[in-house]
Amino acid sequence: MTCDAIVNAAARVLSTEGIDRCSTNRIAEVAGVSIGSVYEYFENKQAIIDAVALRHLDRISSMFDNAIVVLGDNADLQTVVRVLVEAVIAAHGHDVRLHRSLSQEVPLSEHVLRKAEEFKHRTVLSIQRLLGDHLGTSDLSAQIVFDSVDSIVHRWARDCEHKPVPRERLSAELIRLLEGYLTYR
Amino acid sequence: MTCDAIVNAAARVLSTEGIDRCSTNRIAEVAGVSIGSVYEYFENKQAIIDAVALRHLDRISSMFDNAIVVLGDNADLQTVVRVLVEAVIAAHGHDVRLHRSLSQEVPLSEHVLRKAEEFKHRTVLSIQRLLGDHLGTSDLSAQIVFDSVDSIVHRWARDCEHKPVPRERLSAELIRLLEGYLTYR
Amino acid sequence: MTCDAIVNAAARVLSTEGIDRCSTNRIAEVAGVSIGSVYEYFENKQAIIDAVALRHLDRISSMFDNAIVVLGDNADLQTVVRVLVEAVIAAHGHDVRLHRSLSQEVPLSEHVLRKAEEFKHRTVLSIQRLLGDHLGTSDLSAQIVFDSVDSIVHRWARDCEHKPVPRERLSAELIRLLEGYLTYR
Amino acid sequence: MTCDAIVNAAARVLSTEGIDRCSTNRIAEVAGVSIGSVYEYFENKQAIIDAVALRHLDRISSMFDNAIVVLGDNADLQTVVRVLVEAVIAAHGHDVRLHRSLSQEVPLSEHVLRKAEEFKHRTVLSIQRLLGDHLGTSDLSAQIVFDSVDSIVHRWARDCEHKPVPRERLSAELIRLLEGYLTYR
DNA sequence: GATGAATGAGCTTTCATTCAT
DNA sequence: CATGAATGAAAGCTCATTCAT
Repeated sequence: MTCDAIVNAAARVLSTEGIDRCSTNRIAEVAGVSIGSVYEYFENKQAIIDAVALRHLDRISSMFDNAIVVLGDNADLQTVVRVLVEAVIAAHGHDVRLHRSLSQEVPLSEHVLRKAEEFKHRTVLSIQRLLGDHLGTSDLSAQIVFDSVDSIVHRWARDCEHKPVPRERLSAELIRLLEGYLTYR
Repeated sequence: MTCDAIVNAAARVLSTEGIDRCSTNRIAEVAGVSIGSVYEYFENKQAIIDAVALRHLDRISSMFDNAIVVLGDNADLQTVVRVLVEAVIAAHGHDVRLHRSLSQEVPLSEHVLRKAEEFKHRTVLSIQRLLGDHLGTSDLSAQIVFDSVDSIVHRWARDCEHKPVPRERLSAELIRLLEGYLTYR
Repeated sequence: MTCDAIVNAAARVLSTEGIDRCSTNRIAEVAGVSIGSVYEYFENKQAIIDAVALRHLDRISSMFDNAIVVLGDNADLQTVVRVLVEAVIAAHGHDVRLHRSLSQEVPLSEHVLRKAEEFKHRTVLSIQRLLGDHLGTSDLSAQIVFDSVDSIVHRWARDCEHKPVPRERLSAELIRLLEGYLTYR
Repeated sequence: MTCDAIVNAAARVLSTEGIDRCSTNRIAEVAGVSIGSVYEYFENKQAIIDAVALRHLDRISSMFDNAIVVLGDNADLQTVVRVLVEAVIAAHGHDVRLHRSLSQEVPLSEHVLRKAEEFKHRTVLSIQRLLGDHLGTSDLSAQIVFDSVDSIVHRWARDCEHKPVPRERLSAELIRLLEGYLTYR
């Protein structure tokens, strides 16, 4: 309860006020608990930030896992690409401001970065399995598939407030990008 | 002179010690001037960071402009794509650690972000001019061209210390990505 | 039972971890009771420390009393001096680390200091009775007898880890000191 | 100036309010400077305490050195003993409350303890030189001479507020103690 | 312009103590 | 009696900024 309130508060402060205003005292205040309680549940400030990041990563991770499970084993290229693009967009849409803060201004600890790396690795492996026939022999191709979509969506999410590009157009264009890449030559 | 020394020092500290150690006093120390002098030339710390970021952006910007000038008006798709990819890789290679610090840990002010936006807009316009025939009617395509390459190279530069992927393989794969995208359908 | 467990725990933490680590929560943890229980039995932290100190004083005190009882009324100077020196050394040897902590880093309350003063006063009176013939008229002599031995042994106990002087040599030298003092002129 | 003010303030707070109230903020307040200035001159709190202790040690040390220089090389036992006892009493009289605080409640760093050890060692060597003929072969004797006087005077200084023993009587008794020790057998 | 001693708001963290259960 | 989550005052310390020289 209290523990969740603290993580929620930290996520909220990070999203809405940025890391500079995200002091332990502010977190406690927003969580509606005393600063002492914060340190009952977390060893230090970094541990709070890590908890926020891990929870966010978990949510994104399970969105992906679901999408991939839904695809099953025999989906055709078009379907795979579409589902993949939609999953990435959905994942970024989940909590845009928090996502931005976590990926741009917050210093994450090794532990969290490793977890994120593991997530990406798992996802790249899934892509390899799903698109194996269409990829070159190199494992770089699957990475390019993941990174191109992920990073473009990331920028779209970052900028979508002052430069609103409709989600459907983005989706269509990314699908074209991947289909082109995967069928070229 | 003094002003340049300060910006140089800030860039160096940011690159080598990270934003956490980049205090105004440390900047002054590395620049070999007094903290008082720092405030003669810059209104506050943010102004120094902004100056570093703007200078970095200018350098990258002119690297691009040169590449585009070199291309001239009648280059074929293959050439445009290759030059573009190489230019992006070269730009990120210019000062990797500073680039990483500026794009990951440093909070940039609105003013700088707008300048970066302007640079991107100019570049997208150039891409539109160079690749007009191969793009759809929408300006989104040119953005995708730019963002896919830029953001993948960005990640490559970020991760290249512990996961070294040879520059040539990256380049080849990105060229395939763009050629596929631009020739699909 | 619980009360004893708390005092034991406090003594142990004080001896082995020092006053800096001797928080009430740590005491409760080592005692195997909740922090709430600690405050059922003791009004505040100082009261715990005082209990530890008083128990230690009691033990030392009874070691002395025993030694003096053993001496009886008709012991000669040599015997009295020898027994006294041995008693002081034994007392300091009882729980060296706790003794050191209590006498060097722990702030004791008035109440405990008064008790310690009373113990010293009783001991000085015993010395006066035992050595009456060899002392001047002043009670200062008995105090010098006590303090010289007690404080030198105290330093010996404090330093004996890095500068080990054999117990026998210390004892012999202190006996010489007292015999010289008591037979001079 | 500011640096001295800080050390003075720390010494005063330590003497009059004890280590528990001797926070860095209190030191700054008493010194009449801001907390920031304290950290301009001292790396951390321990460094301030150390500076206080070292200054105190220096003063005591030079009082001793003077006394020993005054004695010259050919002083007889009576003179040496008298001057020694007076020097110890004078040293402890210098700043009783600070002395008490430094020796009882303040945790001193290794560096300071080593300096204090060096001072004691130098003094014991001087005693050996001055009293060589009257001491046994062991170096323990010179230490006993020093420690007995030093520690008894230390207690006298500690207690002299509520149990005032005249300085002359203490001096006379200590002289008897040393003369007895040094002439016995 | 240049200096750098001085400032003080605000940070992270600890720990003696309380009180509803 | 026992519990332990919760408290919050206060600690040590940092650093962007100022201003008298």
